[in-house]
Amino acid sequence: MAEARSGRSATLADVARLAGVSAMTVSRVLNDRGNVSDSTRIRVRRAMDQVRYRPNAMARSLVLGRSQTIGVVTFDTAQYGPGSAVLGIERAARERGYGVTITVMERPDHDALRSAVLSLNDRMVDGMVVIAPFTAMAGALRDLGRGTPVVAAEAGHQGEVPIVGIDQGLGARLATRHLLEFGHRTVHHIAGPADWIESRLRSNGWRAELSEHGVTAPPVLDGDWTAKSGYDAGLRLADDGSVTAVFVANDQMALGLLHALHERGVRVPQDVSVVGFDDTPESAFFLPSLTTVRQDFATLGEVAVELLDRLVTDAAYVAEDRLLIDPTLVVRKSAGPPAT
Amino acid sequence: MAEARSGRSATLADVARLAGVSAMTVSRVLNDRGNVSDSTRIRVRRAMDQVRYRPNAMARSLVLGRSQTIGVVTFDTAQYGPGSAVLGIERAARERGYGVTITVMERPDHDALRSAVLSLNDRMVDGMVVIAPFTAMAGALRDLGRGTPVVAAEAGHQGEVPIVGIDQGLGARLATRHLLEFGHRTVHHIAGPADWIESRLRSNGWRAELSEHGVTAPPVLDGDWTAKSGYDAGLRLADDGSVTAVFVANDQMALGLLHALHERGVRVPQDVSVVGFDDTPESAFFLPSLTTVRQDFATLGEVAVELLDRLVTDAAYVAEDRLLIDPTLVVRKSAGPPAT
DNA sequence: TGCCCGAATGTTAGCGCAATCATTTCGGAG
DNA sequence: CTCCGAAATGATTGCGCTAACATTCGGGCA
Repeated sequence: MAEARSGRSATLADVARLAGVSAMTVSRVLNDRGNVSDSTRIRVRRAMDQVRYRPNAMARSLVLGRSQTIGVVTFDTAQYGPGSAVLGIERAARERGYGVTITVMERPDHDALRSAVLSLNDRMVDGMVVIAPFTAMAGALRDLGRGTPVVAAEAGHQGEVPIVGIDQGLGARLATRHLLEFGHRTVHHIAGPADWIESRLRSNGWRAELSEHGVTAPPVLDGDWTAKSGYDAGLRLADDGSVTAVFVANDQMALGLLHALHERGVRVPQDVSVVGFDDTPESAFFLPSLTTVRQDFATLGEVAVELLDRLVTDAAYVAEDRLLIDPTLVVRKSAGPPAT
Repeated sequence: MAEARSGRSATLADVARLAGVSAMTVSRVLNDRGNVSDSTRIRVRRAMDQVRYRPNAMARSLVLGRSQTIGVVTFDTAQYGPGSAVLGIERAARERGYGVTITVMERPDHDALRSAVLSLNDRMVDGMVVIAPFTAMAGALRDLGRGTPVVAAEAGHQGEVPIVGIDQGLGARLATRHLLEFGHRTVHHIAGPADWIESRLRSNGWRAELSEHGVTAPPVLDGDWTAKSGYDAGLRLADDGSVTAVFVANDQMALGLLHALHERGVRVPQDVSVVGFDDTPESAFFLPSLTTVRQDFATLGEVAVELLDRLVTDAAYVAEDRLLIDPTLVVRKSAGPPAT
């Protein structure tokens, strides 16, 4: 009464034999296609249970030309942003019945992206979400899409593939405006690495907001997303008595900044106000708790997968160039009015 | 001169036709099997390039019964631990020529694990790494392996499947010992959620170390890994004047604790010493920078995949029950001698 | 010269499934 | 009853690839 063939798991043919029907009928039951009488449906279902039948996704993919799998290309899942995005994407994909195959790029360059995309293509993914926030990869996506729908998440370059992202520029303006509204004469800025698109967008937003308020931007301090680089920048900032407000391009660097200011005896927010970007789970517990810009990665993942699903399902569908999600300012205790 | 069939990408048969050989010969060239003359090999290679041939991994999987893909079941990639582990696993898998399909469990229970494992099995993964650090899932793995090799990462229950992990007990003892050696009379403990295996192991390690030093463990404070819960526990601890040293089960809770102590005017490490667990990238920049226990997730991923690969390749291989990686204590500034 | 053998290449079949078209069955209208 | 049409079911084929076996070919040796 066990499986027909020992060892390997039962196939559709085994079920058919056991139920006394053709393979085709079993297939119909499996896929809930109509035109199967209740009695046979029940008989087939019973046979399936009996041999613990589980359909072989690869065989199905081969015949359908669709794998019900999407590929995700990312860079570093240990980082909060990409990690959260992967989470959101996986969840949304699973809800839509897709599996998720992930590829992590070793280095952030054209070649790594290329080989990641090719390897996903070989696996016949139905579509891809690329989390590729590097300026260096401009153009890489255009060449590679070739048939398989691709959506860029978090960043990307205009016109290559549809982009789903969080409005970095808006977030930066929100942060800068918040500081300006407290009455700060100007806002300093610790930027992310220059080769990240998001860095650029945040810096640009900061600069634009300042300029709208008629103030020219002070020199930018360069960071690399790490707390260490925020700390280093903070040391320099602490020595500059004129600094009263800083917009930091992510929360980790903000943490480093906080650390440096504390060491130098600069009080936050009394002496210097700080606003970060990301709203990591820890940010509320920095000292002082950090005012920052929240990015909703879960929604990002959902939107990306929804769009991808549409592109996969409907070949004629033409996506918007760019779908932006609004970030929100989370006001906590690291920013306030200037001292005087 | 383009692909033989418009639209779909070239198949092995297309290449064969173009090169004027049989499909089998192309297959032999593809897989570097011997017995192909240099001249035909070159001709076939040229034909492949010409039509931009890429082998279809699914078709190959179907016939070979192997997908060169491993499945990863995890819980929350946005968390530092699981996220890093996934990273390490993916990297190690890629180096060994495996693709990685990931499934995130929505809830930490038996059913979620079950459906994750089944869905990966349907996709014909060659093996799985399960990051399933919950006590509630005891036994779940035993039933599910059924043919496909499974390795549990980070935690798991004895005797079900081979376990690869970081020695949580040792880490906890290292942390506790460090505090004891400063001369603290006892060490308090903020634990993780009770249904995480790692919580238990860390608590047990802490208790064991205390008992070896002849001190009975004070009551445990319960946390849930979040900074918030560390903060709440910290508030209670701050009111208890007798507390001089705290071992916190992860760095995020330690951050919350630091925050609470600071609010209450308790100085760290002068009044209270704190040691965490994880060594997240931010921990060095907490105020004060955090003494903590470092877990090497990259190595964890490598070891897990190496073991899995061996199990996949060699059906006769019998793995050790348990492979533990030693964590290390990272001494920074949050722990020191008691005030007297 | 003829035979044998190994290297090179080809043929057939089938992995597990579903699209397509063919066939059977059955209830009801005439 | 007969016949019709729709519903139910089945047979065939092929997705792209490789294992297993079959065949061809060329050269060395008696």
